[in-house]
Amino acid sequence: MLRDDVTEAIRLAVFEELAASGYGRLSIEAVARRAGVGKTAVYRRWRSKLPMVIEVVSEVASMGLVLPDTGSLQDDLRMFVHVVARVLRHPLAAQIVPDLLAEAARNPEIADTLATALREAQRDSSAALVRKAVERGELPADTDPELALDLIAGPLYWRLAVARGPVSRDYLDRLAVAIGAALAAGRR
Amino acid sequence: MLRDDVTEAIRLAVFEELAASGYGRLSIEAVARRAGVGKTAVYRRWRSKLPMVIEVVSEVASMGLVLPDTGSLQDDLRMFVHVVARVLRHPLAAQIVPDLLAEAARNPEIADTLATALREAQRDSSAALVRKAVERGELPADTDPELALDLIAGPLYWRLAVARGPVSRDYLDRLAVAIGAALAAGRR
DNA sequence: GGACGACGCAACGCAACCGTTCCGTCGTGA
DNA sequence: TCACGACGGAACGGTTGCGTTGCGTCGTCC
Repeated sequence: MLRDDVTEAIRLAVFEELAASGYGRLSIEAVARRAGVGKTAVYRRWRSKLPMVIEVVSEVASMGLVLPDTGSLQDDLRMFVHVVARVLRHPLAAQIVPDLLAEAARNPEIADTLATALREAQRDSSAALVRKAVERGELPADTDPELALDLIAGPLYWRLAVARGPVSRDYLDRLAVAIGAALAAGRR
Repeated sequence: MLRDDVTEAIRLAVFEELAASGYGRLSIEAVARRAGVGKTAVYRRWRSKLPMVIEVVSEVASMGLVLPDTGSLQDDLRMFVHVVARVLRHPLAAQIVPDLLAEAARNPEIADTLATALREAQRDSSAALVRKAVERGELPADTDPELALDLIAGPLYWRLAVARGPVSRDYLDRLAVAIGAALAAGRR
């Protein structure tokens, strides 16, 4: 019964409002205002701000990243950093992701949402990447997948979301090479 | 004229309130309440929330990290990760740093404060670390200090502030080894 | 011992947002 | 054609925080 175009307008407004104000300052009034709908329309869909944000965010975040199997560790890593860089370069994502991660530190429900939607997907991706490399003989069998994820995701996240420095194609390629070397050295 | 004990109580309250509510939700009323002082005492010191937070945070953040020169790249890296890990494991820091970094994305004044107080200090540290290693012949001369900082700070920040996983002494040592290998591979 | 000033406290008017309710409109399906 | 229900809009009382003001207390310096 609820009109899809209204729902979609609200969804978009939630993202824009999250980026502009952050979760802490986000208000349902502002979301409705930005979406051009009445508060009633929002409350008809969600009981409050938390479930609204959780539903809207998890729907997008759980889409996951598509990471092809290129057949070599080095190319897998190149693919990985390029894909992640493309996502995190999106202005909305670059603004919202760090905000929600910070909020997750004090809100268990948001923490759960991000853990399942973002981290598990990424952990699985990197674990698969490592496993395949081990099977190919490109990495030692005792490579630590936990450490590997930190080495793969950390520098890129730092660069894009924390330091917010420029990221050239050349930089990403060199980063992938460096990560490959780090993985080979980071035995369990 | 302003009483030092009152000022100190407010400072502490700002940190606790930042950790508990985040910058977005932080209110001067709550700070005064937590510090056990009147709102008047706060407004007598700062015109509003932003200058208050900026002054209090920058005073602490600008203390900088002391990074000894051990004489070898590997030990320098071990020192670095252990020192940073100790700082970021502090509950207040672990809560406040990601929050302020997220807020910095939409507030230029906070961004400036963090850039000078945190990143410049850290960038200088890692740049010095790389420079010394190059002089010792442990790293190639064309090592990229920008990439180096990302490789050093990224994994640790990801682990401690994003994934919030456990960090054992053994893990830190292996991380330092992996970073060393990555640095050697990440030519400009 | 008296003046000064920071202190806590309470109250002010104002604004924003909460979650709810009522209303008149409009599109859709029976 | 008519009933139903989601819609936008307006208003509700209540809460929270803003930044300011006035007051009486208390410690300090002259």
